[in-house]
Amino acid sequence: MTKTRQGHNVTTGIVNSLGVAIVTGKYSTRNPFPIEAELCKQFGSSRSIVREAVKMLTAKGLISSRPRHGTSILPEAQWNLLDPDVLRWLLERKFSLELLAQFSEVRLAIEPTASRLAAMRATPETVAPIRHAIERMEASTRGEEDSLEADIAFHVAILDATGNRFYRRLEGIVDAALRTSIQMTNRAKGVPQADVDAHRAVFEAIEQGNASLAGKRMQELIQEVIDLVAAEQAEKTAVAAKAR
Amino acid sequence: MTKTRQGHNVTTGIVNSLGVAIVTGKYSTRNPFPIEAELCKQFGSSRSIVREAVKMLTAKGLISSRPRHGTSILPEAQWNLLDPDVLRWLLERKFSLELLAQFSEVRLAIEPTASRLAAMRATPETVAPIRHAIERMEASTRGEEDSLEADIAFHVAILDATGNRFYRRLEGIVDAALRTSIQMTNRAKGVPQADVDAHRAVFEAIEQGNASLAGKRMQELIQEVIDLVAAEQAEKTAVAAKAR
DNA sequence: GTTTCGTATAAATATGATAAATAGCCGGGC
DNA sequence: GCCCGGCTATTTATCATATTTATACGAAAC
Repeated sequence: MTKTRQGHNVTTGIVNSLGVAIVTGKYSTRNPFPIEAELCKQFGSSRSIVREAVKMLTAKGLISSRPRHGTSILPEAQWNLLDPDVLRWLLERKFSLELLAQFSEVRLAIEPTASRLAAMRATPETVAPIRHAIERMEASTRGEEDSLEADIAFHVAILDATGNRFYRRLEGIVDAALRTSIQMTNRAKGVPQADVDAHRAVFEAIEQGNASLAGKRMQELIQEVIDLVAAEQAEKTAVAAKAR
Repeated sequence: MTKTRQGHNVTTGIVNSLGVAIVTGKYSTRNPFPIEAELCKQFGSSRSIVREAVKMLTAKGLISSRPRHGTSILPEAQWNLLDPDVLRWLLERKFSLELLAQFSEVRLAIEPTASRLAAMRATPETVAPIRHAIERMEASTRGEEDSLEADIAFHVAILDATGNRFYRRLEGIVDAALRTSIQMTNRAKGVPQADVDAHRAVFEAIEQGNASLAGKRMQELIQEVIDLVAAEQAEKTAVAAKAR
């Protein structure tokens, strides 16, 4: 389920294909972005379609085109990294511990503050989805639920509970971060009970309206992920050093 | 000056025009988004151009089009609020205290954590731009600099100093937030010395590598903005109540 | 050496057809 | 009366081609 990737049309296919190629660094000064006519041949599509695809990538800050000079890749600083598509392209095809670390640092900013805000504004309606997510996590320890989905639901519910549209907009980031981090933490078989307890502790602080406690507990939760990633990175460099 | 809006082509003009119309709520079920042919007439452009503009807005999550049903505005939850263009359209044309408050709450998450990270990783190279921004703020108290630009430079320099590309990507948000918040805080004539001191205190904590202090001081700085906005909102509702 | 200007190139725009998808109507069957 | 299946009109999606505009580069003029 959730295979709701909208738009099975040719244009989006080209956009995805080019988007992935760009974020994975396929193009450079040595291998510049093809001109319109070239792309038409490459994808077997008309110029209109190719142009529309190029415009969509332009809208996401990945490329820029001018007459006579062709289309060129913009410096990464200009990319809309928070665009769900761009994010997905990066993570699906260019996973790295460094990327995950940077991701987690964003979560370290967003989520504790979100928990504080959620606690300050807690109402039965905003708290209910969080409780439900906790229950799903409990169920996952008994193998009755998907642990990753339950975990995501928990973090998303908190962002929702802030009542702030910008926080809601960051749900995609958190979703992506959790989905990729599971590749490392080998807890596919289920969340450890200690982890569920830590999540429950955040929930309880929010429910009781204890903002600073909620923030602190969430921060600890995410710091743990960061430490885990850092440890993994250290191990990798150690292995690399030994290989020399 | 600052007429540096890149791209003087017809397409971007249409994108801007439609983008503003969408985020300001010009379209609804009563007044649906026009069909292709209608837009061509309206802008006096060819279908190619209109289609490309529509595709760019699609890429930003504002609209979606299907055959036979036309193009429709997506629910606000789908908008790429963190896209610089969308953000600009919102702020230029739909400013509200509520929007500014939500903005500032994002800053409350991002900037203190950014200050912590900046302190942890402080090097002469990353610290120098922050110091320079402080000096510009000092100069602005003597009327030798633009206070707003100096203020923005300070906050942007800290985001840069995190070394995290996602934080850098949020510079546009902070920039926009500061530019709009100046509409309220009537300090056009220059930053008060106390404000400069508060900023310098953040800088010093970063320079000394004192992460938690840097975070705490930045948080106070932003909380002040939030309180100011809240006070303004309260005053507005009070006036509205009195008018009844 | 510098400026001016022409030219070639690639995007930007225009036009007009055809294909595909689908919402809603319409008619037939029960 | 109501349900179902196909028909049709509408609108986007795609294609093909032509024309215009912007501009990098080099040649010619000074």
